[in-house]
Amino acid sequence: MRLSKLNIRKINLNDIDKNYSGQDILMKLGELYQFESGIYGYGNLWTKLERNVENIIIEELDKVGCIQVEFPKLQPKKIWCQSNRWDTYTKDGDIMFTLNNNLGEYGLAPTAEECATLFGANRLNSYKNLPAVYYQIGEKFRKEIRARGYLFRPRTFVMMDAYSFDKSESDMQKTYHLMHDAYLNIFKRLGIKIIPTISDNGVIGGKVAEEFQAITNLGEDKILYDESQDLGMNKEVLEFENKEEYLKQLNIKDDQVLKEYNSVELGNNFQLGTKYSESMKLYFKDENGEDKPYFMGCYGIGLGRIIACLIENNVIKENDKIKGFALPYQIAPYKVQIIANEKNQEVAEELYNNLCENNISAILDDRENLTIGNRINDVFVLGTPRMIVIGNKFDGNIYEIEDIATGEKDFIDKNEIIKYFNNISI
RNA sequence: CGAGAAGUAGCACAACUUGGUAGUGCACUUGGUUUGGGACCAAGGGGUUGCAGGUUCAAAUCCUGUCUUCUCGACCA
Repeated sequence: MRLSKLNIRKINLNDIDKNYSGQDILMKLGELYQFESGIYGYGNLWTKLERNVENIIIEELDKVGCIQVEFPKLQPKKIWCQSNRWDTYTKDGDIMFTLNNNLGEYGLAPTAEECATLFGANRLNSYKNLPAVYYQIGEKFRKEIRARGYLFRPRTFVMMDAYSFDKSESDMQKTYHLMHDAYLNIFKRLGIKIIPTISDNGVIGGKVAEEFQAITNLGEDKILYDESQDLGMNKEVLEFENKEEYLKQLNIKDDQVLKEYNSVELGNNFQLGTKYSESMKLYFKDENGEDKPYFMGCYGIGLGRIIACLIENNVIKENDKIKGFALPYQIAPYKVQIIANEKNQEVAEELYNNLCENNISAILDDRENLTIGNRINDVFVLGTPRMIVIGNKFDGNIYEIEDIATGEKDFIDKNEIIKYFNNISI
């Protein structure tokens, strides 16, 4: 990408929000735009980053046999009545945005159990079709009482939601564990330290649920974590009536050994059992030709939160002053930013074309009338993990490549540059 | 919804206490000089001070109402 085309605003780093610095930088750049509380528009950087996160999720879910689909965001009231959740989500919980017009009543999807169950049951007629997992990635809508923390708790956000269908409880548990493992792979590839924790299962129903928590100061949740066992649980568990049962399940004898952390929930999985198949009266034929309700599970990952987390957890400060952020290389939308002085414009152009031809996504700073210092500092603000400065020190052959997160520099010969980027280990 | 804070140029803020021509920095436009870690000179543009009402000769400033945003809480597939 040519930076002149991005039309980012110049920002003053003294004005940046101390808590949510990364996201505030994007706001000030114009790369995030708030339409009203909790409702945002995303610029090129966010969108591209989202695509990269999405691709990792898709790859890992496809690997374990999940099937990608898409359900409507505009959902008819009648299907929510079918599962008896309309009142729960509109009156009791007041979670769903609703619309009422001359065509009927609708809700804007906060989640899609009804759609998924109907969609699945329509084609999973026999026990021979099971198990099956359908997933989608798309915008969700929730009437948050109070939106906060930019994309940590907005009213519209992008989420992956998956729904599994099994013929028995034990099969459902197998699928649940399969998804658990897929999640761990996903977060590993995203470069996020994740802690699976036992959680409350709220209004969704079902007996077993787990959250995938990432430790961050900005998080709203509190988790208790035992590093030696790599085990965690949501602190709210301690207030449960059946607290003993939970602790036993975790093999925790003395809860004092657990350390408390602030964290943010990035994923949440549930064993639903037959809650939806029974309430919606959707069945499959078993070996004996009898109607049986599906044993289901549902699985969510918040992409918006992942991105917010990736940005905020990688903020760079210098002497307590915010400088920008550097995204992990493997998910950064642009891997390297090229900066040149006037004398070396052509060299920069040539390098940019070379990188593009070799599928290494790069930003060429082709803006006019800026000092090298200005350009260098904008690398930090855009989160680009590497930069190449072609300035006075350039000798015609050796590129200076700086790792933005660490400040370390590599000096690489012109002809080795593609190999260099292809070899960056993830 | 409860408690608190704030709304003044694109952004961050000042002026409000004590009513009297609405200002500063950054950003923006034009010209010039600069170019290795947020440069400089010169000129210029941009405001019904969130909105509505009231008091007053006169309101950003005082009073009332209202809307919005943020923080804490409640809530949270």
